[in-house]
Amino acid sequence: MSLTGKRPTGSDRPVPRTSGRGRTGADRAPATIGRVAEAAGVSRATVSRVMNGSPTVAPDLAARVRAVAEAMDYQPSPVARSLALGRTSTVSLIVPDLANPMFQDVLRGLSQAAGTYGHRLLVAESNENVAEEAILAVEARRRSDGLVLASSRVPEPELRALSERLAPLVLLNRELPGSTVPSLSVDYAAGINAIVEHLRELGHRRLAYLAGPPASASDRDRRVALRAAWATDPGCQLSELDCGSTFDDGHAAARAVVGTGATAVVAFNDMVAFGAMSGLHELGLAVPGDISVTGFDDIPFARYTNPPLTTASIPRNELGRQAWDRLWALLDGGPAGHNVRFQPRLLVRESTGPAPTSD
Amino acid sequence: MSLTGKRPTGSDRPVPRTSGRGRTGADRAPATIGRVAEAAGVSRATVSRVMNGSPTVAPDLAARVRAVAEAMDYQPSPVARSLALGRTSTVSLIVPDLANPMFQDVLRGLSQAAGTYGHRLLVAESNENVAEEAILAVEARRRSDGLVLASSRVPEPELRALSERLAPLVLLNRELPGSTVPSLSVDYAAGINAIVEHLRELGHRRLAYLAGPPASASDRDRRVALRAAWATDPGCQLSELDCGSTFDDGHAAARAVVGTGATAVVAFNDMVAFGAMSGLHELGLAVPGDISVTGFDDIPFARYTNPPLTTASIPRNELGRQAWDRLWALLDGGPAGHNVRFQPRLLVRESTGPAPTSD
DNA sequence: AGGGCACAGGAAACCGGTTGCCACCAAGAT
DNA sequence: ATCTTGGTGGCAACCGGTTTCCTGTGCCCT
Repeated sequence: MSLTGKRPTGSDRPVPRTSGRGRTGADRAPATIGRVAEAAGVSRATVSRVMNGSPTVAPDLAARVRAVAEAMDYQPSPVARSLALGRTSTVSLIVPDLANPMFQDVLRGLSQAAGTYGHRLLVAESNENVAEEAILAVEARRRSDGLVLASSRVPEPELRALSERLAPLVLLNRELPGSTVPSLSVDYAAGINAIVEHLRELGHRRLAYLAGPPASASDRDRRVALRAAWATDPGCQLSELDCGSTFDDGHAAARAVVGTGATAVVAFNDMVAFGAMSGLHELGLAVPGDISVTGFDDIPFARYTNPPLTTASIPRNELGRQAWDRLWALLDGGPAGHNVRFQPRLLVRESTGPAPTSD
Repeated sequence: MSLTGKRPTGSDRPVPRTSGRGRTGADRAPATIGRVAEAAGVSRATVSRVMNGSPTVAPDLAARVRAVAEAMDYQPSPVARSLALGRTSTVSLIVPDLANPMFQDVLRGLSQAAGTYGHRLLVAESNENVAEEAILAVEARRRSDGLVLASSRVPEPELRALSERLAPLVLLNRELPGSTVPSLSVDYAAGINAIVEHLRELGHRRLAYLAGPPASASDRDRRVALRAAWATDPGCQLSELDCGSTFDDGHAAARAVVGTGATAVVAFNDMVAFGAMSGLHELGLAVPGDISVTGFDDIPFARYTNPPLTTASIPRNELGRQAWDRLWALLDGGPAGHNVRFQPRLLVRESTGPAPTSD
């Protein structure tokens, strides 16, 4: 036979790259629109129309094509579609820190909302790194149709410049005054005010604030609100203690708290509050008998601690959901609606009580 | 001029769709390789080569092209690249429930590991829905280069069939015997054994198990191990109580636990253990004085409860990291290495103590 | 001076879809 | 019997990149 000898290194022509070992059943590499069209004896255009449910294809032809597609278990390539359509059906979320319960819940809310609209979610973590965050945002945005940027650490002028390239964009926990970028944030000041009022009603006059990380914008909000609210009353004393955002930070600050003589502690967040409670307990102080403690966030555990924590609750999930709503509106070409500042809800539990009667 | 009148509805030809309002500076729509090539007076091929650092371009030309690209702030379209290269630099993660701390940590570990290798992460939640999970997995996989499937609820035969289409695939907390799919899982049996041994040393003889969700494979593992370990000792009694996976489930089961007369409670996970502790406390029982309680998972809060929880710790983050390692090996064409079963580490804290001396 | 060679860079095919435009066909109208 | 009309479905351009192949150039060597 002339078959032998005519093949130096097996370099035949077409070889539709079936990726090595022929497996049982359908070929390895996913079927393409071209192969389906060929198998069904129609043009690629027709297959495309059928797959997209275009009504301009005769019903019987459509059925046949569908049958062939089914048999080859063909699914249009999302990547190719994305290129052709100029849209990816994907949105991105960028957060500073995936370990933070706040962002975990935002992620969940966003993912679920996007999912019900047939969109996928790309997630990236900036690790609190400003330079990386900007790069990441641009990159992620180009892989998707829109972007949710949570608690961005990017300085305002830069963010303003960036916002054009990132649109459709929704900001979380960060505002950009005078811009059209929709922004969802938490009214930390309002939360602090509610806490302060609660504490004041309980008779507290000497307060200690366990501050969060220096770069945190939301910590700044809290401080400002705290000073403003507490300063209205001249008989009051406020001590600000550098602390942090973790349990251990709060724990370590307990001694300093005692040193201030405060009768109530306002912690940056729930974790810090737990740490503080734990530390105070070890120092022999009773909460709330000797000293009251408040948190912020209402993380899931806040109701299960001993004593349950008085805190300001913020609807983290809802933040994610609404971010999607805004983004969806933007993707639809419409306006995104006005900015929203979520009002924290004060949850009075058992970590706060009347100020001890001064001796 | 013959220019007028020859334009019925403004239908000129090219119209490079600059998307309406001309903004200041660079044009709205991102620059394309074609426009850069044109501006630089070279072919698209050359621009492509420059952007990819090909050494076959003369240095001065490369510099010029780079300058032009910079000026137009051109970035190659990831979508187009994905199509051309047949790879997306993205991997997907599918989890049953984003609210579960376990998966949150896996997500984080995976995201960080993938990030350092220049890959992005697509996340989807199956909501514990088997049918949806399969669809989601296929869809997600086609948008990315590989897939991590966590605690899949898909029945074995179906999963086996699916695994071909999903490769490169890494399974988390789920094994597929006899398959080549790498699998990372937790040796729940070993964890249970450690707990049992600890309890036995403390003199406990009557045990109550607060079982997890019925569909959970890891719950099955625990039950089996528990029966095996406890049955070796004829003087021991084991009561299995249907419960669930949440704090409230555990809380609700407290009364039933008391009914069994058990001196120690093995809870499905930490949350259930917390709930049980809380419920037992309300019923007037002291932990561990009257009854010991153990958890499973070592969620961050386990060390902060009152009393701190004795539990079996599993390296959730590490699971994510290693999932990436396996996936990366697979993407590289190599073998993924053998399956791993992580050994939980028993953390003895203060929720367990000697069995009360029987009356 | 001419042949050979290395190399830089352009033309065009390709990735896998979508879609505007047009040709073709059958049926209804005149 | 011819023109019109409407519905079907193919052709080919396009999305924005990458890569193979090939050509043209300049240099070196004899």
